[in-house]
Amino acid sequence: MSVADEPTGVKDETWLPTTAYVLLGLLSFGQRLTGYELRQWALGSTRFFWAAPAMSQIYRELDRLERGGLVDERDESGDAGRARTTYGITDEGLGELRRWIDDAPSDEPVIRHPAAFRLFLGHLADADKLRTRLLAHRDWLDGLLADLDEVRTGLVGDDRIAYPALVADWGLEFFGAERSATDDVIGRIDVSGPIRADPG
Amino acid sequence: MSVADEPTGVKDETWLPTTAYVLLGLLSFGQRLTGYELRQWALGSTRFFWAAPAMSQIYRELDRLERGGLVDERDESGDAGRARTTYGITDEGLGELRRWIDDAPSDEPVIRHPAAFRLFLGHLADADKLRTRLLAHRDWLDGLLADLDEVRTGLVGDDRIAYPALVADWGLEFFGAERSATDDVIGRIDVSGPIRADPG
DNA sequence: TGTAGCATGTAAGCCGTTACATGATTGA
DNA sequence: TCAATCATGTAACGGCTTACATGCTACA
Repeated sequence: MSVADEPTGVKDETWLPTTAYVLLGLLSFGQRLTGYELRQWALGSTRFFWAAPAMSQIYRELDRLERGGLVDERDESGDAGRARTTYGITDEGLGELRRWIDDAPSDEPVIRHPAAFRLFLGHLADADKLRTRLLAHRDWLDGLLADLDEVRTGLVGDDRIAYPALVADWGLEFFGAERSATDDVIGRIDVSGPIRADPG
Repeated sequence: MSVADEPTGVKDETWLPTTAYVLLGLLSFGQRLTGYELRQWALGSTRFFWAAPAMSQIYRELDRLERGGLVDERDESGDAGRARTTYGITDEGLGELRRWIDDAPSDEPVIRHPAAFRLFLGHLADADKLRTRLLAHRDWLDGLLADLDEVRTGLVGDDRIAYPALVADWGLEFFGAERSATDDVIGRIDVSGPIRADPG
């Protein structure tokens, strides 16, 4: 396909989906985890910057990772006990993760924000319902910030978690700003009343 | 399929993908647009809160919308000219859009932020490359903020665009905070040097 | 003259979702 | 004892992407 033989130095430039690196990243902290636990951990940490995929997707991704030798599988079901398979990152997995971190193209952040979109179309909305939604969104942000604050509190200590702490601070600023912006919007809607394109 | 006839009051609770409502929302401002223009408009406005889908997806969505009678299609190719099909929102389309705005479930915002994720794994990264990426991300945010500021400037005047102006302000706060958070991170990395879990 | 932008699609494939299915363990 | 949580999957499907294909128009 290429015009000529690839010049030396051009390596394999194929990458796994980012979600795979999120799983590897979680495992890179050293613990062996089950698929279920991986999701709990994702929900407790990476979800602040990477929406956690469904369980079924995690299991499928772990399958692929295992087939590729990037994680290893271990059956830790007690005899007659509950099925339990743990996953750990392999040396190849760690290498691939490092390769991604250093050399994969920088994708832009993707944001899908239904609350902001509804506000954008405020002139078509029922004023009360819009207001209720904005209040609910503010509550949701409060919950998120509380969770993140708790995470941040737990992130003091050794160097291993210095970067996660940095990200937690970043998120606190980021979501804090969204919280206050949402509050501003609620205030501006309240004082001016519903804004209508067509009077009457 | 249902156990019994639906009780009265329970309406059709099926929804189109949100991207369909983004297209309807863009068309709700009154202009007839081509698929291509729709994408340009999405890139210039809604992308700040809803990542614009690929062209091919827009065309497919417009097809479905047209088949459902929510938009109408008009061939505006000049004779022997370039092919050009414009789309306009119908009354049904406006009704369905209003229905979504008022009654569809509030989905949580989805965020996928590779830059934040890389920072999270900073202990595995090459320090120089990570720094370069963060600098590039700051530049990207500067560009985004400049674009958004321009949008905001154009959004003064009639009530029809009062809500979009509100959203632009929200975005300015939001992305401005991310910009300053990114700056903070760069500063903290610079003063402390690369943080390593394993010394040496 | 040639390139960038305008304009419209098709095809293939992957990521991720929801719904469904199963069963063990913990604690109220 | 019953419900919530732990734990693991399969099946079907849909949204969205990339790659490919085509051709016109404006402009440097």
